[in-house]
Amino acid sequence: MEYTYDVDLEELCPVCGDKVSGYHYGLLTCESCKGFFKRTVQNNKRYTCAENQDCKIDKTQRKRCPFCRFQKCLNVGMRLEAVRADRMRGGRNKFGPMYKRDRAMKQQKKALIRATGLKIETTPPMPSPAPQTDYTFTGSLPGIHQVPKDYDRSLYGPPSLGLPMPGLPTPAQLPPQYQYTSFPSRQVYSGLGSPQILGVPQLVLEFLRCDPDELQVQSKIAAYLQQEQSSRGVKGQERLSTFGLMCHMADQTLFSIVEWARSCIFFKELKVGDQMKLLHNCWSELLVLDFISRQVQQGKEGSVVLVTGQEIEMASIVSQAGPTLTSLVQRGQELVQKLQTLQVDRREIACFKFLILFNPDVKLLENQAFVEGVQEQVNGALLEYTLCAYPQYLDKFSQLLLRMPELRALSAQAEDYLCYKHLSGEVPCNNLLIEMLHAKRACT
DNA sequence: CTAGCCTTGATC
DNA sequence: GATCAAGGCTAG
Repeated sequence: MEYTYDVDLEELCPVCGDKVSGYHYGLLTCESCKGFFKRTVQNNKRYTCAENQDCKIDKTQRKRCPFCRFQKCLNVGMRLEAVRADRMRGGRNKFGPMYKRDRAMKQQKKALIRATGLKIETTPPMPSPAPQTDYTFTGSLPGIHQVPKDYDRSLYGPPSLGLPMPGLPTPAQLPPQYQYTSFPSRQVYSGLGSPQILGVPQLVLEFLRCDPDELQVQSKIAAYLQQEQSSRGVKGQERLSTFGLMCHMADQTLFSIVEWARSCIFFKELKVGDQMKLLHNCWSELLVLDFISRQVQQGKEGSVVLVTGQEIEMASIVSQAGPTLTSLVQRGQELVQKLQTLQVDRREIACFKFLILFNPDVKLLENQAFVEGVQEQVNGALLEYTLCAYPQYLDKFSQLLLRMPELRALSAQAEDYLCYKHLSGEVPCNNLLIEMLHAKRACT
């Protein structure tokens, strides 16, 4: 299982698998895909696919279908905005710090491999959750305007929040997460006259703003685990087992979830007592959703991605974990599949978190009405968003809501598993997970 | 049109 | 002055 060659794997272009030549338009790609992306965007090229828009793109076949190649460029996270509208040469753009951060993350992951002995994810950190938040959404929220010198035209359209956009077409070639970028010569894609944020309700934008930076959480937890392992070495304690590591990982994730809740809109208005009750009720659901959404957004076939960015092969889970855990993970993967089929996006997941947190069924709340009100508002915002963003897909909202009970059942099963593991003494102590488990069992 | 190599220039 | 991601050039 010891992979010493994953350094090589990291040097592969996420679009075609060719050798990476550096950071280009947001991520590490090969020279040819860099050139292809540039030509396509600069010349505003439109391609069509002769097949079913799902052509395999690899080094030998990449020339075959430019449509699917460009689609893949966007899917892996190449940035339209990084192609300069003015064609200015040289210099640096605003992605510089992001590249630097990405390099640092990669270093840290390598260190983490050494510390924990787990293989590490080879894909770049997602069609970047952080930069999207940084440059696209908060950048257009009123009052938060930091306009970079050479991108003032192309990046920031006039804010048009709260305006319902009638019947927006979903551009065939542009996945939803890219509808919000506004490269001037790409407007053909959205068919709109001016760059703007399309039909995303204010509330949904606010939820996204509350979302923690995935990379920050990732590096924080990775650093914690690394430290935990190395300090055990010093103290002469036994190093953590894989299960022990997972407990610590889940525990730290839970900390970040609590931190998220405490700082986010609506929740911070509540009294501490109500906050506790809500969290005690839904911590496991939020934890499971966190895991599930990571798989939906960056998971690969046949493996799961952890909060640290590490990757575990399904095969090794099946062979090493017990039957209960295996079936739990498999059920999780089924839900992931359903959500992927539904094309659930970040904004919808952000809403989901609020729907879970503000559960009106929680008893003995001081401010029951407030919680009910929030639940209702979030429902409304999610409905509005799905209708606007996916007009071709009218029952997306109800399809999404149907996944909620499945998530609940899954988290209940996970709690039972944890409880069982705890009773057999396998869960490390001083664990927030266990504390939550007790709190919940005590009140039900 | 492709893709390898070249030039440029802001940032460190 | 070194770096390195932008854009440019041009054989194939």
